[in-house]
Amino acid sequence: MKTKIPELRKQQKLSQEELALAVSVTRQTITSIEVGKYTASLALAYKIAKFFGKSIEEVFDFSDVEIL
Amino acid sequence: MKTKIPELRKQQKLSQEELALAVSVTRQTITSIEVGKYTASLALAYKIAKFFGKSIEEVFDFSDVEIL
DNA sequence: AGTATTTGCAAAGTATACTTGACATTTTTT
DNA sequence: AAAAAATGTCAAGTATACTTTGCAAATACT
Repeated sequence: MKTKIPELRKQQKLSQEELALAVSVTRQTITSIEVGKYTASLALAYKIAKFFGKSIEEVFDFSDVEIL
Repeated sequence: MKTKIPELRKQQKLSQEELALAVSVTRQTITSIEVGKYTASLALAYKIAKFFGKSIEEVFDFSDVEIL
């Protein structure tokens, strides 16, 4: 799943490590989510979105999720 | 994590099984999420929210998720 | 009351999210 | 150019999401 995390991070001049610390995960978790290795859990998605003052849907791209 | 899934389902007179079918998971997955046994994945949360025409944040309650 | 539908739960298995530690490459800073 | 910081990746382990099957209890239907 694509995300706007890299852009949002760069806008605020934050490293992956700083974001990881802020949302209480490891740097590798942030890296993996950014490069699409896997998808964040709902709770982590929420924490990241709120950290940037956004909604989950503003930060994560669901266009690849099957429409019903 | 609490959710509004039971209410939303009942408003539309939908069984757990019908919702499960609509979002392509098993009935047990819906049950488990409704009773708080575990939290939906981000993709499933999105599918469920969209099925009800809502945002993820309108359907799932994040008040138990640590504020930063 | 009796039947059918719906819901809760349990156990065992698979898939995916996340951790820890460590290393190589790229980008930034001096 | 050299050092420092940031990023990508790999492997092995733990935790959690989800499946499958199956059964018991509750709710709704006739």
